[in-house]
Amino acid sequence: MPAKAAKAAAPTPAEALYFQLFNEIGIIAQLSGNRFQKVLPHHLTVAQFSLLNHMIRLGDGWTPARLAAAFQVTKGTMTNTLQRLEAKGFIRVEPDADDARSKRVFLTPPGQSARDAALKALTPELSTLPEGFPPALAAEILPALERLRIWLDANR
Amino acid sequence: MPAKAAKAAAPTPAEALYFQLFNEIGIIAQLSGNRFQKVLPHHLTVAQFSLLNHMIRLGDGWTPARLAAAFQVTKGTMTNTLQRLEAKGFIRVEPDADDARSKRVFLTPPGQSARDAALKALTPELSTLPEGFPPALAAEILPALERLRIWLDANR
DNA sequence: ACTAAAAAGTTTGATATCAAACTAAAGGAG
DNA sequence: CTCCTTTAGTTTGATATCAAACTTTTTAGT
Repeated sequence: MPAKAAKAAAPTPAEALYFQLFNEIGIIAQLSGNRFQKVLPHHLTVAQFSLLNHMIRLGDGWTPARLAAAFQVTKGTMTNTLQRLEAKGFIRVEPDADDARSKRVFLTPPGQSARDAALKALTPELSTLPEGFPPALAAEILPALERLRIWLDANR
Repeated sequence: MPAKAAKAAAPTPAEALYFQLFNEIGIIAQLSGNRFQKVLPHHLTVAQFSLLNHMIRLGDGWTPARLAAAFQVTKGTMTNTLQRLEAKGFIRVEPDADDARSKRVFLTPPGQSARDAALKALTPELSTLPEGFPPALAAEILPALERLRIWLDANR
């Protein structure tokens, strides 16, 4: 009986590496998400803040479907997020004149203020980060993460 | 009136970098988590699989509190995860002889088989990854991610 | 022009997670 | 000893998310 035959399933080194990678990423996402959540004003969730931020950076007038694709969530999740933001008065959702199936999402002035306030609330959370994790290191690994995200997005 | 004064709040370059970093990490966690979820057998969640895997790699007999700390989830979440795994027969939870408040968590033989099966189900999911994202790149950024995770964990 | 297929958005039901309150046991200060 | 504080685990209520089913509208193929 070969010595290795009795051993339980063990991943190859490359697989183990990937598992470790996704594990670290999962934990970081959890920790940072919780952390941001706690300081956000107006009962904003991270997803809601990201959406407001997205509209500031890339402009508004997007359809919910396109937003769902951009954030990698289901359409149902995006419906929920948009309804919450609209209830808070931070966005405006209008029917699309050209396509009766579609809608268009716009940022309101209160939404802009809320985004600014959220940003201000978030930055203290990052103030001590450079000590343990310098910006240069962030810049160094960011391209690789983008590459991974893009691959995961494309090969779904 | 200075040209910049009217502009809405803009993060510093370093802050923007960090935001981008956490954003990428969040999306990758979401994509990879969903993906793994879909192929896991026995209705295992990623959290449940991670727990089984943890016990294989680092040994069992841990307390729920220590497991919750290791996975960065609340005690309530760990209670739920353990109850699901116990209901499936994959773990055994015993009272701690030395401390009546505590419990100890052990892996059962069916739990080991389930972990092996889950691992086998997961690896095909990684088979095409090296094309777009070589293992060497994973190895390159892993130390930085560990460092970030450790910092977030410590400065909570 | 008609019909089938695809796309946009909503709804429904399930579940994982969190925060906070709660119970019970252990430890420590005096 | 006694009381106060800390720790372990559970429970409760809220919410974000997913998958899948459904409605309406558009697009495409014949």
